[in-house]
Amino acid sequence: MSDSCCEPAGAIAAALEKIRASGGRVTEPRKAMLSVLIKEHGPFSAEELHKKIGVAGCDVVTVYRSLQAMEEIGVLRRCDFGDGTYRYEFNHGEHHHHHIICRVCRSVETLDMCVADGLERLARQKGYQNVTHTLEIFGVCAKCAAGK
Amino acid sequence: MSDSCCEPAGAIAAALEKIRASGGRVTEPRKAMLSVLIKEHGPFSAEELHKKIGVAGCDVVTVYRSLQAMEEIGVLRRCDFGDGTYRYEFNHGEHHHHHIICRVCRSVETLDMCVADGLERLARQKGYQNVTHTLEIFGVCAKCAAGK
DNA sequence: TTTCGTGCAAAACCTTTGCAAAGTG
DNA sequence: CACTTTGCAAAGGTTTTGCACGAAA
Repeated sequence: MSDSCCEPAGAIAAALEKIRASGGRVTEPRKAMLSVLIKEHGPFSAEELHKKIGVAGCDVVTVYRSLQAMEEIGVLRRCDFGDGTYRYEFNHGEHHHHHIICRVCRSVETLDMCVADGLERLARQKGYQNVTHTLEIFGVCAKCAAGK
Repeated sequence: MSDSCCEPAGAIAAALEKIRASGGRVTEPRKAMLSVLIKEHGPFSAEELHKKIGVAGCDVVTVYRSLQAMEEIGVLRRCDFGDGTYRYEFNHGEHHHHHIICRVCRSVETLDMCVADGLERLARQKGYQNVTHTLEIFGVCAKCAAGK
């Protein structure tokens, strides 16, 4: 309850503050995007997000640009599910996780653990700075495997 | 020395056999592509590969189609470095590894270890079948960090 | 000879860019 | 008021598709 960054209202406020702190502007499209990203927390593509905030909300181009801007300052994280479309999710900081993507129905499940810390450390030992990583698991979910 | 799948000639032969076994045809473009992918073993994009086998070798479209076909039967692995272009590398089976990509100069270093086996196991426990994963590390290499 | 691969051209797709107008701090 | 963001239109880049011809098993 006290961890304001983990409840929608607090998370949104913190994100908006981060935007302001970096010299960015808080606009209606951005607030709407953050609201959806935080409350529905599935990674969404620009196209999906655009539909969710209402096509009249703003132009798709604005969604693309805002997603990119918010990723650069660390408010969002970009995921790559290997289907040619980038998806974004809210970055809950330390609370790092990964996804299991069903190759058939494209459903996404969240895995609340991360094992790549060792690799990141290794990369830093090799002289790399500002190290990050992407890790996604792919498979065919039980439902799709059964329905087959 | 005896592990034929780890020397170029043996690896190519094994790959061609895999193609035949799956009902595919062994063609000049495919042989040329495999040769480059095995001998230079950096992940290459379709475009890069096309240049490497000689523009006169075959059409780029053929490269795209062959890469996809060889990935589907497990001869190649597709990597996603998050820059909007897919890259492919020869799949040395058990010999699983990952990459550290420099975000500045785009250089790629290979990491001969994998920590995601635990996650794959977890995914299987959750009922997923045919589980695979992608894991890439990103950072700024020592050279680029220094030259800054 | 039957099935698969190739070439060429064109399309599809996602994402980025230019520029003037509008909004934010 | 200075600077960022937006909208619209258009471009950019990668990957896919259709179809007739050519090649492999």
